Amino acid sequence: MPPPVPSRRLTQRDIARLAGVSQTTVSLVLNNRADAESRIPAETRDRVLRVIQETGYVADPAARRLAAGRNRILGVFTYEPVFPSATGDFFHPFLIGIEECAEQRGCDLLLFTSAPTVDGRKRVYHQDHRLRLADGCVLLGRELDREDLARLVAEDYPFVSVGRRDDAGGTVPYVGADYPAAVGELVARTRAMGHERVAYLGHGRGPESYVDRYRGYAESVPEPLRLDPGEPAEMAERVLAAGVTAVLAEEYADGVALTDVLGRRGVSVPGDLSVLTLGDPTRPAPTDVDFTGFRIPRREMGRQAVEDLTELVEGGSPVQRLLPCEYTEGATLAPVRR
Amino acid sequence: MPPPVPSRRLTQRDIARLAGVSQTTVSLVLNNRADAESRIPAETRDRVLRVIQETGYVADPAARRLAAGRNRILGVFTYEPVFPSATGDFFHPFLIGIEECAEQRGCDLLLFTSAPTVDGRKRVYHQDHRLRLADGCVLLGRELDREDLARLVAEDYPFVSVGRRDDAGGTVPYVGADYPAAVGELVARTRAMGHERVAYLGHGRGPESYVDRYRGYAESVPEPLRLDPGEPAEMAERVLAAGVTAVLAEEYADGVALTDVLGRRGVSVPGDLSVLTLGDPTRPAPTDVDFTGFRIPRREMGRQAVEDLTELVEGGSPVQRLLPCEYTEGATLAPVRR
DNA sequence: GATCCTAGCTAATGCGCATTAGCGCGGGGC
DNA sequence: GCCCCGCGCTAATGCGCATTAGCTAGGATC
Repeated sequence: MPPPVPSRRLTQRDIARLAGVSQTTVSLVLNNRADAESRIPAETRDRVLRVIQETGYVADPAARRLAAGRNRILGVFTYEPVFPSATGDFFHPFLIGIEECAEQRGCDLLLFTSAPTVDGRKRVYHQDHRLRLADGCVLLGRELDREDLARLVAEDYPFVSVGRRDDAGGTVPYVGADYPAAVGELVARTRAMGHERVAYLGHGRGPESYVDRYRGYAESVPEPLRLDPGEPAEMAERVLAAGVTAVLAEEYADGVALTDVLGRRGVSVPGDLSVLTLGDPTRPAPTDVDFTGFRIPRREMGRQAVEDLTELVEGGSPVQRLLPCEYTEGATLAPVRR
Repeated sequence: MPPPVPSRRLTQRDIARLAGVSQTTVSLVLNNRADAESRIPAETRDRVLRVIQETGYVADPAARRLAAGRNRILGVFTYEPVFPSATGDFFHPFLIGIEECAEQRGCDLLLFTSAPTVDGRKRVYHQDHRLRLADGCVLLGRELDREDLARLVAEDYPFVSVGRRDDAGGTVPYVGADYPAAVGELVARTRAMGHERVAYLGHGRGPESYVDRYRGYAESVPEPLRLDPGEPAEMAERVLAAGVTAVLAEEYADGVALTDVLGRRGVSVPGDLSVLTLGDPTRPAPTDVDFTGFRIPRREMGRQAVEDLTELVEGGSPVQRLLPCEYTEGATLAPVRR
C-alpha cells in the first residue's frame, strides 16, 4: 500500500489547537463524557463545540473502532446475491426491514460482497474474510452453511440468522417464521371444511423452513401423506392418484404449477381440489390465481433481526424467536365436495 | 462507549509469537512485501502463512484503514432507500452492477443507511457521517444534493456519481447515460419514417437526466415543441391539440398513461400517433404495450462506476464518461399516416 | 503557613496495523 | 586481520481516537 495520502483532514488535535484545549478535552466533549470523573464547564464545552461546528469535523470511524471496539456497522451476509433476480424478490422484503431498522438505529450496513462465490456457494469464512469490520452480522439465505454457523458460534461472534436454524455446536440466535403454527392453522381450516385427506406436496426435509412446515403438517393430521414435488405433470399425477381433496404446497411455485396443470386437465381448483400455499414465492411464479395460504412476515423478520443483533452487540444474550405468519384468505380453498 | 471488549481475537502479534518471528515480518508476509527492501526467505514466509492458515487470522480492517489509509471498502450512498419499492426496481440494476464489480475487485460495500432522512431527503453530510470509513463512495439517485457534491469535491473525497452531474464547485466524476445521443437517434429514426412534427412530453429541466434528454431532442428537430406532463387526460389533450404525429415521453410511465388514454379515445398507437419512451420506468408502470425507445445501461453503469472509483482511490484522476443507451425496437413507432 | 480538597484540565498510553530505520551476522575483498 | 556489504530480520513509530492517571491552580481547613 502506498503511504497514507496527505489527507488534509481535520483531527481532534486540530480542533484542540483551534479551541485552545487538549485533544483529550475534545474527545470528552465529543462523547458527552462530562459526567463522572471529568467535568467540563459549559464555557469550554461550547467553545469546542463551536469549533467543531464551524469546521465540520467528524471523528474518523476507523480510529474510533480501533480505540473503542465498536463502530455501529452491521454486516449483512447473504448466501445468495444481495440483489437477486433468480429468486424473484423473495429476499427483498427482508432487506427492506433490515435497512429500515438500521437507519433507525443509526447503523450503517456492510454488505459482504467480497465473499467470493465458490462452487456456486458463498461462505462467511473465506480466505481473508472481513467479518470483524462490523460489530455483528445478519445472516440471510435459504440454507446457511453449517460449518460457518458452528464457527460463528465457537468464536462468539455476534450474529443473528434470519430464519430458524438448528443448533450448530451451540445455540444459533435467529428470527424465524413460525411455520408449524401457520401450517397447523391452515390444516385446521381445511379440515373444518370437511377435508379428511390432506396431502403435503414438498420435500419436508432439508432446510429448516421445509422441516418446520412439514412438522406443522404432520402434527395436525392423523395420517400424514407426503408427495414429492417434481415436474408439473408428475405432481398432478401423484396428487390425483393419492385421492386427496386438499394439497398443501411447500413451495408456492409448485402450487401454481400444480393448479395450472390440473386446470388444463379439467380438474377445478378449488371445486374438485383445494390447493394451499405455505408462504411466499421463492422463485418467480406468475399466476392470476389468488391462493389461500399464509404470508411470511419478511419485513418484520428483517427488522427484528437487526434489533436483536444490536442488543447482542451491546452485550445482550442471544435470542431465538419465531414470528407469526399471516393467514391469507384466497380463492383456492373450498368445502370438500360431496 | 464501554471499554474494549476483551475480544479474544488474534492479532499479528499472536501470529508472530506462534511463528517465532516479529510482528513486522507477519505484516510483510501478509502484504506480499517480499520484494524491494525486505526479503523474506520462502521458509520463513511459509511458516508464517501456515500459522495464519491454521488460526484463521484476519487483519482488522479498521486498524488497516487507520495505518494504511485503505481498507477495500467502498461506500454506496443512495438518495432513495437502497431497497426501494416506490421506484419499482429502477435502481435495482445499478446495484447489481455495483455488487458484481465489487465482488470481482474483492471489495465490500458499505451502505450508508445511517444517513437519516430529513424532510424526505437524505444528505451525505449529516451530523456524524461515516464517509471516511470507506475508501471512496458511489452516489446513486435521481437528484443529488448540490451542497453535498460541492463539499465532496472540495474535500477531495474519492467518489463517483452514477448519472451525469453538473459541476459543483469543481468537476464531478460520473458515469452517465448518453441521453443526447440516444434521443438524437430516436428522433432520427422517427423523422426517417416521415414524422415532421415530433413533440417532447416532459419537463426537460430539473435533474440532469431530463435536461440531457431534452437537449438531445432540441438539437435534432428544427422546431422543438415541449409539452408539460400531467394527468393522463391532460396529456392526451395537449398532444392532440398540438397536432403532432409522434411523441417522445421523458418518463416511461407518462408514455404508458398517454397511450392508455389515447387508446380509450379511439386514437391508435402507432396507427394514428407514435409514442416513444426515453429510458426505463422509474415508477411502476404496468403495461402490455411494447414501447419503442431505448434502454439505460444501468448494470453497466454500476459496474463502471465501481471501476472508476477504485481507480480514483488508487490515485487515478477523476473521470467523466457517458455510456451508450441501447435502442429497443418496439411496436409504438410506425411510418407517419398519409 | 502547611495541608488538603476539588474543579478543570492535560500527558501518556494503547488499540492493531504498515512502514521506516537500522541491527547483527556471515562472507568476500584486500 | 580488518573492513565492508548485503541478507534477514526486528525495534520503533505513528495513524486518530478513547481512556486512565495524573497535574496545577485556587480556595478551604486546621
